[in-house]
Amino acid sequence: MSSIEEKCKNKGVRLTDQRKVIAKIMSESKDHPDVDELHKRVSYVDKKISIATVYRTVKLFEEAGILEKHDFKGGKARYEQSPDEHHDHLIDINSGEIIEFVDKDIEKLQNEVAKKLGYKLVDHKLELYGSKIKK
Amino acid sequence: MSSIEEKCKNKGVRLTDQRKVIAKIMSESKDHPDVDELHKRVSYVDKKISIATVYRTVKLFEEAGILEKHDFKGGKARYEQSPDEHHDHLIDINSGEIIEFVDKDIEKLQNEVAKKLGYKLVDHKLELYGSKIKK
DNA sequence: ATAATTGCAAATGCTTTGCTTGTGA
DNA sequence: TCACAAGCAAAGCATTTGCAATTAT
Repeated sequence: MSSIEEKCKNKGVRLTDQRKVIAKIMSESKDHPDVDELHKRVSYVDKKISIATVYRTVKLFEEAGILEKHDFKGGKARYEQSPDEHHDHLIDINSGEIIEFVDKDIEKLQNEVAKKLGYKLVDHKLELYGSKIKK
Repeated sequence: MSSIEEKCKNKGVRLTDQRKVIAKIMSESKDHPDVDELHKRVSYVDKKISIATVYRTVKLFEEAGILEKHDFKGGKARYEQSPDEHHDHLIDINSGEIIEFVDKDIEKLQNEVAKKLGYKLVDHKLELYGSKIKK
């Protein structure tokens, strides 16, 4: 059973065949596919799964905290399995490759900034866009 | 003449009546209107200006570096005049209010992170989402 | 059994575009 | 003058939704 399928069980999310396939694919994905790409991968297992179902499932999983949605540049939402510990992203503007990173110092400063402005930090989005340094 | 109109002159962007109106409204705006809202404001001055023109102009100005486009949560692009010095945004998740802030330390750390990963930082997006602390 | 889920196609919301007419430099 | 811009309506794209048929618990 995939790790996402497991999470569904724990959270009482009803499991259909389609959802199991989507759960499995997303559990195995190490990148950040958009819905089209995900549908393509899912279709390889069961070509009768419609893209509407993929959209609905991905939203369902997101609301259950199982998937994380990202709106990087490009106009299409991209998904990844919710990580155990939060990370941010650096996007290679040339290749589109996405690198994950963690920086506790930045996190801390973000909290301080919010606090200073009289706010409790609820969420944040940090995306770095860069080009590879050639050596 | 509005400050944006001035920038257009300097950059050789042709000025039409419509563009002058849009330039003026954006120069005076202290918030981050979306295209609909901007069109509404523009229509108050000249109700014959179409929303297609607003879309085209806003894109033109952005490509000329005169306006900055933001994709905050909500699905609609929002615009502000390109600031002299870069700032980031904190969005009040309850009211939608947007607060601008500058934090040099965070900027510096971002550069360091990128560098450490072998990248030259070209652009970045930092958005904080928070709720007001009641006292 | 039955409330929830699927597939399909139609609808949505934001944004872009083709085409004809109008206009700034 | 004449390449470029505006207005309009139609098209485009990602995403959502209504509905009838199907399915998980």
